[in-house]
Amino acid sequence: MPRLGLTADTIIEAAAQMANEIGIDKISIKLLAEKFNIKSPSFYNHFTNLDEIKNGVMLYGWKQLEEKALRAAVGVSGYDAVKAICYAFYDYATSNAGIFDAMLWYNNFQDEKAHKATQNMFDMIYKITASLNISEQNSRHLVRMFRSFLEGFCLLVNKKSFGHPQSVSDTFALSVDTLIGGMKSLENK
Amino acid sequence: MPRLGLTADTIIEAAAQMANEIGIDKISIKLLAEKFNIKSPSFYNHFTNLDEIKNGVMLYGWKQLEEKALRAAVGVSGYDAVKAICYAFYDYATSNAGIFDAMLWYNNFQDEKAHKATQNMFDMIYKITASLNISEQNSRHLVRMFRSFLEGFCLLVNKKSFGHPQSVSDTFALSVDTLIGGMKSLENK
DNA sequence: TAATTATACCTAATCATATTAGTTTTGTCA
DNA sequence: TGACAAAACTAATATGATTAGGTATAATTA
Repeated sequence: MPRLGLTADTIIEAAAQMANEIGIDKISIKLLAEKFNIKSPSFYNHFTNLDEIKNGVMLYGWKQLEEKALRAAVGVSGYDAVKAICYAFYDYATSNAGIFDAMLWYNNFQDEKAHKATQNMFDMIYKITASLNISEQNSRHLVRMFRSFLEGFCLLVNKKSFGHPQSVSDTFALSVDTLIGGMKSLENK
Repeated sequence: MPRLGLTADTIIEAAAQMANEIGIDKISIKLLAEKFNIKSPSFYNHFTNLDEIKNGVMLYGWKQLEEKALRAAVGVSGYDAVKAICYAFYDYATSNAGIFDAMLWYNNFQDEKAHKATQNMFDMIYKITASLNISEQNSRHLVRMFRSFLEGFCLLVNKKSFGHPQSVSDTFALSVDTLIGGMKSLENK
């Protein structure tokens, strides 16, 4: 049988796409193998096990999101930049529900690489915040606050947990403004 | 073999406890059966499948949390009540990591019962908010905002995702104050 | 109280998937 | 061209969910 040019990246991308289609908890070695027309055991030449693949999807997602956020923050500064990042986050997380699940679910502190993956993303907010005469300590608190809200909100949107037929984007706008209000109140403190 | 007095509630409680100990994704029919000294297949007399049990843990968790929050809000009103609920939420979610995972993970809109489960909890905040001269629409936005933050924050704490050695409870306090600040700014609007 | 019935348990079997072991093939490189 | 590593393959093992079918227990009823 001729060989495919299978690389780790190719596989992760396929897994990520599959996660968006059927959910991260539904992807399997079996399905991935079928996708590439090879047998399940052959997969183990590229990965240790299924968890490693899911972990890969998690890292891939944070990487992608970081890029999007970076791009969104170009040309804007201060509070506008924070806002732009929030919207980029929302956009990515809700257009990639399966990947986003992986990003939340498989991101444990135990793994240094996983930790770094999100660090990069949220350091962007940290740096912006720190440039606004907000103390280092408060900047760190604020990053955590933004992160908590963003992850929670997108998770809820993806799971369609907001029952009432009221605009989700209005809620988002109002919330982001509130969080930014909190930032502002910490200037020079 | 003599029969146990196994009821659905007993099983869910055991599953919930097990979820806290080993994680919701690790509970299995096998382990639960062992816990009750019966064989796996016997379990199917009580439940359709494993998913139904996990779903039960989710409902159980929201129910418990609702009670805790209710208790926490007794004797306080307005913003203090909201604050009390937030702290009760944090306390429950972080002392019951496995159950909380189930609460986030298995709560899809698809299921009316699941939807109701959280509705009860967050209606508490809604009612308080509505009593403060905040419009219905904004009240709904605010509930979503609080919910998003609370769920996101507790998830991150449980997953030990906050790397920096800085007080988590300080972050929580600051964040809750920020959210409440957002509420205040919506009075009479 | 004895007969009946439904329920809860059991054993045996099936199925699906992950993963390991051991073999063969393919492609690269000296 | 021959040797080696990588990447496939087939065969086998393991685990766990679930189904099928049978039996005992407890509750209900005649």
